[in-house]
Amino acid sequence: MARSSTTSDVFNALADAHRREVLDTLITGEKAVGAIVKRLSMSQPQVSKHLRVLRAVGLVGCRAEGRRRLYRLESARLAPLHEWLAKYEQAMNDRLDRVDNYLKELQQQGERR
Amino acid sequence: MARSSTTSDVFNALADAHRREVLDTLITGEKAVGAIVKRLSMSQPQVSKHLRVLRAVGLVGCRAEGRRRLYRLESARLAPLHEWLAKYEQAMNDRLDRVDNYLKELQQQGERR
DNA sequence: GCATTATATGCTGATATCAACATATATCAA
DNA sequence: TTGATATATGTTGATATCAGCATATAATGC
Repeated sequence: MARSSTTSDVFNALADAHRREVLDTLITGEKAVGAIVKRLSMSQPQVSKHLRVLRAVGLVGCRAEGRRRLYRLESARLAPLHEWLAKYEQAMNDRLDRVDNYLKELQQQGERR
Repeated sequence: MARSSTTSDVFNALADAHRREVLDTLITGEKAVGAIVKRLSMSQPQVSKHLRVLRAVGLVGCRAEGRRRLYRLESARLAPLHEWLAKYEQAMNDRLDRVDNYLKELQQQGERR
């Protein structure tokens, strides 16, 4: 096994900093490849390839308009990340709750004296 | 450039599914290497190495207890992920707000007729 | 000290990944 | 049609990454 291939796993696709930069440029809305290239200091083929990976995992969508291709963010595909993080938050909160209860118990014992 | 090295970047460290599994086992609390090995179907050296990577990026901490090493989750280091995601949520909400305003405008125009 | 248990590290070979460059495809305009 | 613009794809070489195995280190118990 290993890294489940950059093209099938959202986590993997996001592992590359350049790819995250590309994604960042799409936050403000749909953009053509050229616009992204201009904004970032990457070559056009480089951007195209990163977009390809992002599209393969569904993080971006694409529509053709004349000779340009407009890419857009598919934020729904960030759900796996969300869920994953939520799991950890949940665990953290549970842990904090337990600490909290423990502290309350200590306090009650103190009051009983 | 490229992947900023699995040992320096949280995103990169989380790119590996096995590493995420290891991390998952720590959600319920501190565990020794052997306990993790037992729970997952990985070799001991494999787990040790993944833990090393996780420790390098600060996602886990470690303390020695006799001949065992107890690893614990350092959930604070998930902040980069959080912040990154938050940025996208923010953007999505703003976008939705705009759609909302637009719809309201349309509605008002309709009422004015 | 010696054996045992728990964990870490070193090495190897297979595979993946990336940037860079060249080149192909497609659309538009004259 | 020809040329220009916009984007995608192919190839290469350097590097990273992983699993697997062997081995080293360290703590414990006899």
